[in-house]
Amino acid sequence: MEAGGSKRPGGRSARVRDAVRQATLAELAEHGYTGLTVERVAERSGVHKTTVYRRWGNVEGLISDALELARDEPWPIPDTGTIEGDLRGVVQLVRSGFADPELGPVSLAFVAAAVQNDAAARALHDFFVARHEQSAEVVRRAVARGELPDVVDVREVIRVAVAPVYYRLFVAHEPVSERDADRAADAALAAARAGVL
Amino acid sequence: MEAGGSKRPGGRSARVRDAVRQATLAELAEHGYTGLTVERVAERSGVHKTTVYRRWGNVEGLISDALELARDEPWPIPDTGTIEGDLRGVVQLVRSGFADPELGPVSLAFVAAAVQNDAAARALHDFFVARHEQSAEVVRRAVARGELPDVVDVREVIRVAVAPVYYRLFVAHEPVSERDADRAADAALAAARAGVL
DNA sequence: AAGCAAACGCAACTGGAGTAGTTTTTGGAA
DNA sequence: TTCCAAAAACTACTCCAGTTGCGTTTGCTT
Repeated sequence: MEAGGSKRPGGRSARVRDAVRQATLAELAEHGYTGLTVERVAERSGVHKTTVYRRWGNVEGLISDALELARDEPWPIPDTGTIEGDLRGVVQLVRSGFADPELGPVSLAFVAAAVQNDAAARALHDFFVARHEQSAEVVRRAVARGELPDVVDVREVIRVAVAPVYYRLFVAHEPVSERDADRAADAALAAARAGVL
Repeated sequence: MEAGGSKRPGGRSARVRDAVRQATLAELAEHGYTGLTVERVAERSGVHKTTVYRRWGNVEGLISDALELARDEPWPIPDTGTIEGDLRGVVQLVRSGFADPELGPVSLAFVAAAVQNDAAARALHDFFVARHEQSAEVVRRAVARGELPDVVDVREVIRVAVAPVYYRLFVAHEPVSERDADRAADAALAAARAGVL
């Protein structure tokens, strides 16, 4: 949602950009990362393929651009009143996001692209920095309530809480149950209470 | 694709298979996953490219096969006498493996291939099952020594301990310091002691 | 030691991703 | 309105990953 710092923010370029972004997300949802081609995105968006190649370079460029879009969108941080409930809520949000039949393939594509391409990796990094920052709010509130020591590294608690879910999904390729997600949240909380994080 | 030497295990096929496996690993170490092509592996191994295509199908098939090789190789589980030292040792082993300039690209390639290809994902899954099983030995010893409650899920402790390292490396794309690795191990240990894992 | 099917080698081909050069359109400013 | 530079469209091309059909070699079987 940026106001645009470049030269011609409101004209044809902006329309092309929006059309390509939307087509990229739609193609990702339908065909996943391996099925994403520049030509199909071009055709779907009504933009010529040479134009897409010149502005985005390749498939990873398309994904990096879509990631910037996703980064700025806020997501619903839970507020249950206790750190147990909030932290579990955050981790369940991650889990359910990847289980979603529409969002799942798109999110998977982001991870896949970032593992191969430096630009996509940087874009995904920025995305997670933003996510950690937002999610850490639940930890800050817990500290304010006196549930956790104030020396706790609020972002690290989030990382340790969500890490097992991502690890299972994208590294070990194991299924992730709701119970697994809860347990990961509880583990991070126990470590935080013990003063390790 | 498949490993079982059902029909002609010791003949030409076996020689071809070994040559291709070795060439795959060498190519991965030099050029990484994005630089891995079937044609270069064929040329390097002295095997014709159509043969490689027929037996391995594509790049992901080559990687899956190499993964089966890596799965069966044991790795040095630490034995420091305390669960703190052992668990930290396991996590540091993971960290240093990916930091290694030769092993790093190969390991990264495994993860990258598994995110895109189901066969590679299954192969990597099996690899991690084997790794978890081996690594869990340090937790079992701790239980035997009375350092941890005997209801602990020994594999889950390993997962939670290493997960933050993998998460940083392959998902959030953040650097991982030795201190980060130690802290991840300590967090898992604190959770295990608290009875969460 | 012959037979035979599986596996490999070979060359020619296909198709689509990505590129280059050029022309046309567009949006903003004078 | 006129002008202009940036951006997009168009055409035609290159290049290489992956395929196909067929001939050749290999090694297990009896």
